[in-house]
Amino acid sequence: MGPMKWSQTLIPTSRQVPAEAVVPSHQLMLRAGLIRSIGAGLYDYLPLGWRVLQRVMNIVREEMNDAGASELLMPALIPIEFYADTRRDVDYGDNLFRLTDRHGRSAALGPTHEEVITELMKAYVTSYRQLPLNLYQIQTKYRDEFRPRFGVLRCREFLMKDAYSFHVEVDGPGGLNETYDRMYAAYCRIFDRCGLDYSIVEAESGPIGGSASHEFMCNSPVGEDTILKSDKGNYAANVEKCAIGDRPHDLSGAPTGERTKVHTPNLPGIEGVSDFLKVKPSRMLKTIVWPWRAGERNGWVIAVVCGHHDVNEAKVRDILRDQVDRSLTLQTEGSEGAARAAGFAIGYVSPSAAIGRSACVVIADPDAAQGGFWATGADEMDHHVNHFNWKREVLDKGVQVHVADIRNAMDGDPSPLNDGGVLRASKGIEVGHVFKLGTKYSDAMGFAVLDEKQQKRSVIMGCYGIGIGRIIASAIEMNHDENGIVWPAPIAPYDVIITPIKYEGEAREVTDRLESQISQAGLDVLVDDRDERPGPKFKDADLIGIPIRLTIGDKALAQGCVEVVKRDGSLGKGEMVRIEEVVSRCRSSR
RNA sequence: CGGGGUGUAGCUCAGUUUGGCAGAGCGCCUGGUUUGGGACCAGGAGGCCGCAGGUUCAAAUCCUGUCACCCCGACCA
Repeated sequence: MGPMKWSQTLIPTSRQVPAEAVVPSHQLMLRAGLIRSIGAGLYDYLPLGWRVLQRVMNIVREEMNDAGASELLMPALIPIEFYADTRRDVDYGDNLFRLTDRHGRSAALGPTHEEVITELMKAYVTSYRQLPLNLYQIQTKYRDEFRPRFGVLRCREFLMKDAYSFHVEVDGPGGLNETYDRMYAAYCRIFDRCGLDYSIVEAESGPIGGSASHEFMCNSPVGEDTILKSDKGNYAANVEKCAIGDRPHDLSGAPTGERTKVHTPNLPGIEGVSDFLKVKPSRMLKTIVWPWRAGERNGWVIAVVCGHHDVNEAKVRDILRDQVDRSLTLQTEGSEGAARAAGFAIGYVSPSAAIGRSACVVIADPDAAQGGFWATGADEMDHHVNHFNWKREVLDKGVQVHVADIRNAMDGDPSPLNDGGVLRASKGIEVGHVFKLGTKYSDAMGFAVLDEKQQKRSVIMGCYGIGIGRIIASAIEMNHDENGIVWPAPIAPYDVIITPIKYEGEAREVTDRLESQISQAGLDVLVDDRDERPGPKFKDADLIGIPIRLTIGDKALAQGCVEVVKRDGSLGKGEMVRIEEVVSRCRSSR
């Protein structure tokens, strides 16, 4: 991208940490003059920040193209009708940015482009001979986030690479799995090149739908996602998805005492009751109620976990479908109000609430399906009970209890591989996500092709996203020190910064000559030609994190040398290098 | 959307309790002295105190409304 003089561009560095920034990457991106906020979750990318973005995009393009994908560009502004068939205008909810034009037509600012690309494909692709195809774009995406935060990590407008692949088969040559694996490998190369330390975890596919997915999680304490990894190194998953290994359960244990009711006014939450009853949350049962539906039939699901655990809705949904009755679907919208209206004492529900109700499915997590002492709700407002006992209170009253893994995994839980591994929890920034979408979109939108037997076949899809801005923030999160950013070389805004102590005389001549030579060698070089004292120049060079700094001062020049300093500290305080060797040194240490 | 907080100079913030000349540091401009890790001296520019009403002789300060931003939670490909 050529050489540049500091005085001829805009790099507004700052000593002070802006008040609104709470995480290191956000603070440093502001201080180094990479970005500027113009509103909640909206950022200018200034010249330095834009250069980093372009470098990341180039890496993404190279790897995507190498993996056989073709770039295109779709609009960010999408007529709302595109979402009608897939119902995503509803399913995506308030996060979908909506607007109305002067004619009163509704549109959305695209959060992703499944519908748009499927429409495109439907228009031109009619034969299996045209498949497989893998198309991608790098485009601004929009989400009406309730709460943008952490700088570019969660904003309302952001750059994303999104790719979509189309297949007739799942397996075999040209099948979905082949492209999925290829994307998976390309993602590894992309994140490796960007200098990220990341974990690949199994993930829920979420509102986008689909059958299998992996997330690429940058390992960082500022991440908003919780991931669990087996200490055997053979399993990793997002907490939304993470299964838990086998745990013994026993519903037949003898009561520990008389079931005694206690008045617990205005204490619907576990913590309040725990304090009040002097019972640890781990000895309390938490009971959540949802309606289920199956055509015209409906009923209730009562999910029970220990007080210190969280119910995982997706797991309950899967258990209901796979182990109870395939036709049942969980209703989560407005479930609390519905349950209240049906007479459940929300906040004070116990497993006994199933007694006397038909079509009521009780599912207990193994850790909750135990004998011993339990405190739980009394199924009436403002009351709990001590000495709840599964056999006496539930089984003997004729209620069947399913025992299954229905809670979120926690640090210390057994690995689902049941190989003695223990799950360890950590935080991650989601920088990439690959999905097997299946035929969700193609079926909804009527996209099918004829196969060689003249049979109509639903097109099988995959989709693959990468957050460009998040890569940058993540790279900074894991590559900075007290002086500023330490860019991984491939995504640094410049490869070399030349810092003349004083930009005049011989120093100026040498600076200009090196600038030109280094540039011709294919490296991007920034010359700090400002009329500043050396201190601020050094501080700024450290802050913006250029990998190689050439300091040009009288001491070194007297020996025909300049000083080479590497931002990562690998050359210590610097090394004298003869002027004629500087270019090759820069090139080799890139 | 619930709870909490903040809006005053380009940036970070005092001043608001108890109404009475619009402040500091950093940055910026001019001149001078400096010049290898955020210099010093002197001078200077810069504000509709978020916005709109109200109370008052007088409002950054009190009252009402409103907008924006930040934090915690909820939410989230």
